[in-house]
Amino acid sequence: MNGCSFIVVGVEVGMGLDVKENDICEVNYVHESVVQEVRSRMPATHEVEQLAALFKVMGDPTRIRIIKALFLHELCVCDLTTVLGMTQSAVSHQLRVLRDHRLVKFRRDGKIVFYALDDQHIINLFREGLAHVLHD
Amino acid sequence: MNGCSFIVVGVEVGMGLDVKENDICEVNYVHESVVQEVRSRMPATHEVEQLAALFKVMGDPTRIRIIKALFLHELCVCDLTTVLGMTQSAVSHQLRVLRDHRLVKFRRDGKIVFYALDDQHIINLFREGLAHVLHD
DNA sequence: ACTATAAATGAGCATCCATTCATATGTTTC
DNA sequence: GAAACATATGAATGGATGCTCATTTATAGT
Repeated sequence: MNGCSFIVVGVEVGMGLDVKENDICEVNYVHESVVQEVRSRMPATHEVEQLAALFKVMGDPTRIRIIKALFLHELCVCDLTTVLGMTQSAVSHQLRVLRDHRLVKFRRDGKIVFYALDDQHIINLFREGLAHVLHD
Repeated sequence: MNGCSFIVVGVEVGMGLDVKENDICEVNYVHESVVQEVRSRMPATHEVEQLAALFKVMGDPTRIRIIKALFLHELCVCDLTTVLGMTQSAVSHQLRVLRDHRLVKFRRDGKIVFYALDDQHIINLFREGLAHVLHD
């Protein structure tokens, strides 16, 4: 299947004898020092999970639109429903996801619940995301 | 079901008569001027789609780890397989997703294919994402 | 207390997605 | 050109996910 053989990078020649615990793909020869370096600097599992979870939340058109709308103005669920042209249930479900990940906050005023963005970082994420998408 | 009634915001009193095309949730009274303002500033559909697609790509732990690894060093598929402890097939499939969205680029050197990040924005996204996840 | 309304929630369903398994493609060496 | 190897890819599958429908909760007004 694989096993990249004897690739020389700098002073390194593969002599894979210590890749026992990880030879899932039957790798025998890898760029050892680079791999070890990278491996040692990889983030902790739960940090990766949290980061992926955040991006996953933002990885849906409906939620993107909600975020954008709330970036423009604080809105109640009813307003959001109108702006998005979706059912109130669908909007509420997505608001819950956004709330659970602390992307939005809300305040209650009588029967009405107003939502707003909870984090400046989200706006920066938006900006950077657009920068990638638009030109580049 | 719903229909937020006569909420006064600034000078506005709901008199919903022009909400015909969008009364999916039977909304009769909304914060009209705010809603119209927000609506007029909502991004185009395809921009929303693209943005969501980008975040969706980054919304997976495996791809996050690949991006992080490539941020640390250019790596061949075999190295990535070792670093991640996954099958070569799984890694290749995810690399394809990342390639398709122009998050990574690659160069061929003989049998080996080296991958690297293709976009500075991705690193910024990472930073901002972490900022949200960590403290806040 | 009773009714009406704004929002939240649970179940069900159709779709999407990450991995696995098997196989194909492209490159080097002999 | 045949064998070996690095990578890519197609099909299949189990699990996640977004919406709908029905219902519930919370609040206000009478």
